[in-house]
Order: sequence, then structure tokens, then C-alpha cells
Amino acid sequence: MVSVPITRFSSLGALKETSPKTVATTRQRLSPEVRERQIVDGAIAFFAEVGLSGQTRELALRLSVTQPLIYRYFPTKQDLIDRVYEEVFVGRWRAEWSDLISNRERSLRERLIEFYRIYARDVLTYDWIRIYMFAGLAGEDINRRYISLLEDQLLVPIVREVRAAARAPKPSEVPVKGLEIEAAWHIHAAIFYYFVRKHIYHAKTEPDLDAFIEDAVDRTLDGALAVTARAFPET
Amino acid sequence: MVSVPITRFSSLGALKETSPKTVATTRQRLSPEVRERQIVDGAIAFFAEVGLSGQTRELALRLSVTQPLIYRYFPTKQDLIDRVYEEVFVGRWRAEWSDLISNRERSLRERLIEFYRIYARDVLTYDWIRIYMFAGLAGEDINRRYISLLEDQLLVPIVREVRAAARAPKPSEVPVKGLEIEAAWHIHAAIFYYFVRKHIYHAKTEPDLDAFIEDAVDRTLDGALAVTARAFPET
DNA sequence: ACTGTTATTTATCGTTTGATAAATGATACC
DNA sequence: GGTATCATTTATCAAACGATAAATAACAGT
Repeated sequence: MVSVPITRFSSLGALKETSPKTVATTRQRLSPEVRERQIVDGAIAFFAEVGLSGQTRELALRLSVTQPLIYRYFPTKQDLIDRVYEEVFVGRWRAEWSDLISNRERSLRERLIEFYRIYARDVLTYDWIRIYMFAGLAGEDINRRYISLLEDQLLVPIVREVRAAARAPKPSEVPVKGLEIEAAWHIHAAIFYYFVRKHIYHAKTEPDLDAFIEDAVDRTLDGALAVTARAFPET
Repeated sequence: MVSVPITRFSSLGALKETSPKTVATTRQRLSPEVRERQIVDGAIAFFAEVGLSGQTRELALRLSVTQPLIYRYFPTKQDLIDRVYEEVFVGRWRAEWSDLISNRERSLRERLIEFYRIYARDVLTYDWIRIYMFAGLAGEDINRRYISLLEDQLLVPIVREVRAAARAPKPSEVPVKGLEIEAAWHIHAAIFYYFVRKHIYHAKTEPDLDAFIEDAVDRTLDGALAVTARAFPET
């Protein structure tokens, strides 16, 4: 009931050294570009932590900004969420990763290990995996679109390489079965689930990430090769 | 503003045939046990679908009941959520599943296939996997407790059996490494992730579940055996 | 058939929350 | 240094939402 005057201060350090005469307990006027960037970044971290039903007031509090200011930059909360989706999901996939998988100058094992090291570092972050899961549970089609991308750009190439490594016929000769795609998913699932346990369940995980990825690729690739070789006994 | 009288009717068919003289557009008085059961079941389905931030009013609507009635059975919404957790998570794990894994009268492959067929049917349902993920994202410790249970009752036994099948030393002789537990997680992840794709992302998945499970066990177990055998070359 | 019990509903409260309008003040420009 | 611009804040609204109190009616027991 009693409106307590909240002492605000910049929690972001010096974003822009504008006449630091006083210790900025006063209002801070930033350029729209900088402020928008700050709101989007804050929203990503905030929604990743508490979910997309997090309140704009609490987000504003974390940004050390008043809640209506957010509405100057984003007309509705949904607009902000859409921007977060765009920011987090669009453009994280690198086209060159398909080439990395398909480059037969190195062993498939090495290629997969290198790919998943990069993918773990650049994609499977705390923010990404949580927002991805929140979006999935909310029924957004972003997940399905991303899965389509993965199948085209990652899983199908992996199946092709597994076939080649197992000296099995090319996909152009013998069509890819659904279970072979699922097998490629197994490799992916091993890595993905590790980060689900880490970032969503906050469970204990193997601390040596490089060793884990190497081991995960070894085991799941061995299995995929063995079953594929068994399915195509003749060369 | 205008309070529209909502025409209610029993959407549950005949729960209890109490003098079906009229077609029950009137208020239905159930025994507390039956009503509570109905609310809990409805809450499980409702929260699984829309998340734990779903509104009690909408839940009541789905139950064809008024919102305050829920509060007669559960003092707060959190109490209802806790009850949902208890109902969904507690007691779904069967103690005999550990024995199933450890029973060497059959091949490990067969045991794992049978276990995961049962586990998929009894545990990895739409309701369970979604509420489990919602709870994880909300930071509930239920997930961590469940993971501890899984490690003790499932993963450690699997590692023991993999060691035996690969003619490697027993865990009592050579301690289990973190990566071996992770390898057991790979098997689990393959199955689990299939249902995440199905129930959370609503993505297309292999329609033949039995075939999928058999194949998944084949591939991931092959990999686990190969790496374990490689790690212990001598018998 | 009458009556007491209590399951259920109607009405409503107080807070939360997304969103808007008006007031304020920091900065750029002359 | 004065002034216009507009980024930011203060004040507030309306709907949503959890929760409570009082009224109503279904059923059991006599």
C-alpha cells in the first residue's frame, strides 16, 4: 500500500560512461539501440531461468528499469517473447557444420567429436536448452522446425557417413530406413540428454566435457556401425 | 460484466449411477473420495497439457465443476500440485525392475528390451514426461531424486551387467568410472529422447515402438559393450 | 415426509499482472 | 545557456487469478 521509493542503481557497471559525476542513482538515458539490446539480453536470461510466464515487472527489476519502459520497446509481452525466440534460435546453426560432417578427409569419429564439441559450446547452452524446452512444452512449432533442420543438415548426413564407414550401400542405392534416422538420433540424444540433466534437472554430470563427448561418440557410433554392418552383410 | 449462466453437464459419463431420473443439468453431489479422485486425475491431465501455471478456473471448467470446489479439497493450488507430483512420480517405479535387469538367465539384450518395453508403457507416458519436464524446469528436486533412484536401481545394475557381458572385472574389483554410468545413460537417453520428441515437441517419430526399442537397445548396448571390452582387454 | 449434514454453487475480495497515459528529466543542438 | 526531443518514470487501469464466505441443494437417516 505504501509506495516505497526504490533505490535504483546501475547493476550493469558502466555501459556507457556518460558524465559519471554522481554515482548514477538517477535515471539513465540510453540510446534506443543499446537499451533494446539490454532488454533482449535480459529477457533471454530471465525467461530461460523462470520460464516464459515470468512477469514483466520482475524482468524490469533485474534490468534496473521500470516496467512500462519495456513496453516502449515491445508493444506486448508476446512480441518480446517472439524476439527472444528469434534471437536464441535463428542463425545459431552454421551451414558449414553439414560440410564438417561430410568431409571424408578425417575419420567419422573425429568429425563427430569435433562437431559436438562446437555444438555443445555454441548451441547447447543454459539459455538455449531451457528456452527450447519451454517453447516445446508451450506447443510452439519452433521445435519442430528446428528438428526438421537437424534432420536435413545433421542426421541425414550422419546416416550417409555411417553407411559409408560400414561399407554399406549409399542412401541413393538403398533408401534410408526410419530406424537409421533414429540411430543418428541416438548419438544426438546422448549429448543432448547430458545437457538436459545438467541445465534442466541440475543433476550431477561428468565434469570433463571433452572426455564425455569423445566417449559418447565412441559408444553410440560403435553401436550404429555395428548394426548397420549387420544389416548389410555383403559389400 | 454480465454474468452469463453457464450450462453445465456431466462430461464424464456416469461416474456413479445415482437416480438418473433427469439428464443431470443440475448439480451433482459426489462422495468426497470420488470427487477428489476426479479432481486429481483432471489436474494431472490439465497440468500435463498446459503446465503448472495453468489456472484453477480453467481446470474447474474442464471438470465441469466450479472453481471454489477445488479449494474445498485442496487448501491451496500448491497443495494440488504437490498431490499431482505424488500421484505421478511416487510409486511408478517397480522394485522388481532391478531384478529383471540383473537376472542372468536371459541375455542382457533381452532383459533390456523387455524392461524398456514395460518402462515405456508404464512410465514414459504423455502425462509423466511432460510433468517431469515442467517440474525440472521449475527447479523442483523431484527430478534429482528420481535420477538418484534411476542411478541406483537401473544404471548401476546395467553397468554391472555390461561389465559381465564384456567379461570385464566386476565393479567390486574395479570401481565404476563416471563415464560408464554415462554410457548407461546413453541407452536410457535414446529411449527417453524418443518420447521427448513425441510428447513434448510433437515431432514425427518411428511408429513401430517395439521395433524402435529393440533397435535402440541393440545399437546403444553394442556401443557400450565394445567400449567396455576395449577398456579391459585382458580377462 | 421431515430434517440435518455437507457437497456444491454464487458472490466477492485482494493481489497480481499486462498494458496505457501523463509527467519528468537527460541529452543534443543551436 | 536556453530549448526541443524523447527516453524514462510515476500513476493508474482493467482483466486475470488465487482464495474466502455465505447461500443453496442433494442425499442419508429417521
